Amino acid sequence: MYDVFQQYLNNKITLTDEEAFQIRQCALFKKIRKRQYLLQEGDVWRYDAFIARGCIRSYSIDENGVEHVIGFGIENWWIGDRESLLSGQPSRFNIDAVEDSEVILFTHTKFEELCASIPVFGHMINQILQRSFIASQNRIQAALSNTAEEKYLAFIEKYSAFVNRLPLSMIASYLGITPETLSRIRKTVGRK
Amino acid sequence: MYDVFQQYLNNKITLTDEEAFQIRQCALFKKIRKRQYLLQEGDVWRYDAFIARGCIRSYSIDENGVEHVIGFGIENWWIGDRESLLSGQPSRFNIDAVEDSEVILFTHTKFEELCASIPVFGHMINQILQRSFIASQNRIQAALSNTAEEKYLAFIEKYSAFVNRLPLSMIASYLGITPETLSRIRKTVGRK
DNA sequence: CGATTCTTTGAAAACAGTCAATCTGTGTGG
DNA sequence: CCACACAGATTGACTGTTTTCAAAGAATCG
Repeated sequence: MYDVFQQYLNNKITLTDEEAFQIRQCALFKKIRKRQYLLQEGDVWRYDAFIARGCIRSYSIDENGVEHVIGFGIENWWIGDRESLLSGQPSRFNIDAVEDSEVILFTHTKFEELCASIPVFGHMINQILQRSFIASQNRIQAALSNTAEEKYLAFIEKYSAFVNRLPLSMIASYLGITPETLSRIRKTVGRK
Repeated sequence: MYDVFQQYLNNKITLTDEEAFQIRQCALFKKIRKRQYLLQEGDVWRYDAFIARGCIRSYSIDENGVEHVIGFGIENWWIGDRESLLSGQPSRFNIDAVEDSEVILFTHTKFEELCASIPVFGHMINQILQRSFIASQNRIQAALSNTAEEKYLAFIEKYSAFVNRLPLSMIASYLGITPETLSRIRKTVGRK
């Protein structure tokens, strides 16, 4: 399970054996089954988490009990709730497994030590954070500018790697539309 | 003009005189008049920018020529296009002044040198980035979960410091609704 | 004061949401 | 292995909201 992460690191940065070992020492391994929670609303999130296998989603639940998918992640993605992590406050989000998954957890304090003591690692993490920020800016921009159909097309384009691993209802939720509307969009798009 | 920024720094971190001087040496000053561009679509954004005075917005223009406001900033906020900054690609966004404004610019390469050579400064900037990310996640969440009226109420709550400095049409654009709809929402809200 | 921009209002059309029923595919237990 | 149950997806009819277009009414700036 760790080899996926090791491979990920190798592709991005160069570490001495000692550094690689240091990082590995901090890793915690967790397998979660489909529908199992990694984080439940009200709990505090204390980790930096890397997905080694599987597919995971984060979402909120509104006052009417409706789920709203904030994001998805698969192999080689990071996932978590930075707000809870930084503030120490209970999370407003849920994170659970779309399919059986394997996750590598780093407790945040240890993770920060790693970032500080291995600059190249810290720099990599910082890059990821910046890209996440850019991605969420772009999502806001797309949500404002595009019609439901355009958003759907952009979604299957961008997430082509794993659209077929997601139930349509979750995609609808991610796009901010109902499953019925998505179904109708797919019907008209299919005709083209 | 710089004193606003100096004050901002003093509130957040402690610097030696030498460090404060170093930072100041990198600052570029720019005054922009209402409606004047700080960044225009197609140009590359190369700065980290601090708003010393005024009110600024960033927005995109879709294929129908409709503007979509991505964000606002006032005194003591940072503004820019991180995507263009990091990728070196032409920006898809416009940034212009909602009212006459004063901006302090740091060319990004110099800014990174400052972050590296003055760790406490780099750390502060990193914190800001993290909070920006959290804020944009929350905006996505709000956009998915809330009705137009709820989003408007949340907006005037959150941006109470400067809602009255913004034309309603820009607020509507930020919320992803038409000015007409916002006008009607305000009418019903006003009755309560 | 006149011109421009912003905001409001009205009516009709387009769009997405709701509710309920049906269809499909998957997985479980007999 | 089959039958049944269940969750997910589709479809139809209806409702409600938002947009669009057009026009009139404020507000602001030179």
